[in-house]
Amino acid sequence: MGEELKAYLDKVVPHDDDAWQAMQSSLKRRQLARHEHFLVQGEVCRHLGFIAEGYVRLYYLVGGEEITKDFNFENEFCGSYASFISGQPALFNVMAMEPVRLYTISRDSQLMLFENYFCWQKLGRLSMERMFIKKEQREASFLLDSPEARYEKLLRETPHWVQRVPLKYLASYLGITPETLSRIRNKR
Amino acid sequence: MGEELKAYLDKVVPHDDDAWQAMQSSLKRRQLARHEHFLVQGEVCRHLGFIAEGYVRLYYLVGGEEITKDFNFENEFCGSYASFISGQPALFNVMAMEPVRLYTISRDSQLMLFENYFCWQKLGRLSMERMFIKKEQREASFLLDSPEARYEKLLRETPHWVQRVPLKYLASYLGITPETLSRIRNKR
DNA sequence: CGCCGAGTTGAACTGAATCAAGAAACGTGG
DNA sequence: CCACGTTTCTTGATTCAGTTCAACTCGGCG
Repeated sequence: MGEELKAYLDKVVPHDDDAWQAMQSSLKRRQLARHEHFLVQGEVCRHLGFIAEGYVRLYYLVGGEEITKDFNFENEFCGSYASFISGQPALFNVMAMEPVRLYTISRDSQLMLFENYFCWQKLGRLSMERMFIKKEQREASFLLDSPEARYEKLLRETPHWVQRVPLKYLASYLGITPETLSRIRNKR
Repeated sequence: MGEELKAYLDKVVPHDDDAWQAMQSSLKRRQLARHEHFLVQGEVCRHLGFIAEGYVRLYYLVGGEEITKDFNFENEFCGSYASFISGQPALFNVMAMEPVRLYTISRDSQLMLFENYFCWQKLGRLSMERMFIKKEQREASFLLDSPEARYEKLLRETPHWVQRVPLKYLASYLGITPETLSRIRNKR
């Protein structure tokens, strides 16, 4: 079990069989139907998911309106780190956009792995470093780029998003309306 | 040496004398004059700074225009993590806004500490988790809040910024022009 | 004193939002 | 597997928040 995760971890940090055993035995399989929630805002995020198949959308629900914050695809983790780490209620929702197959791990298990296995502690740091850099790039995009430039970055850097995600969610992710994104696309 | 850093670290993660010794011996003192650069974009960020006194401004320089990305004050680290971690050139500048007194640590020293001291590896993870959450909040602010709401959050959450930072840099940080921020203020 | 950068204020402009209506795509049940 | 109804996407007209440009004030500092 957890073949996809193992393949991923092998690339990130060296670990021996013992460490992998411990990791593997804390994993649970889970399946989500299309449009099923992995996390609902207000809940505490007690499990992180590693996506083996399908993808999820992360969105804030504010005043009846959904504002898309992020997407997570195959070989990525999903959930609310802020909530997972702090134990505070999550501020956004995580919903399966397609049927999703994933592995989950609880915060308790994660902390146990961190405390007992140097390689997993290190993995925790490395993962956070990567995610931080991603968020920093997104910050830069909001500060420096026009909506049009942001869309073009999307085309260049994550073309699979543009293929698989309905336009209205991409628009929301870019911080613009579907109408504006539609017009940007038809200009090319 | 490094009293301020020690006081800070004591609150974040338990560590014994040996670990602290190793940390302390990798630190260098440094002083920056007002308006002196700690990091210039295009350079690789080879040292992280821990600010004991004063504050710095982080800004992108694009087409002759300065766009402020962040500020770091006393008891915070400064530099470009993305560059520090990856060894790639930094995409922004770090400039002292007041005379700054700080401690610096090299990437090599940091990696050595991470590999040899469990507590510092853990500190690395914990720091990154915090910084990630901060960036996530800033992302949320761009997605969900109007410029006016963003300014009010600033007033509430980091009032010392509003006190110490010239308005034009705050405006840039919020992603608006000084004129707009001036008008927002005069409405209250 | 007079200069200079920071902040303010006003007027015109503009890019994106909003509102509205029509076309296309999708998935659901018969 | 088709037909219908709902959602998604497009297109156009209007509105509006924030930018731009320009002029003026203020306070610090040579």
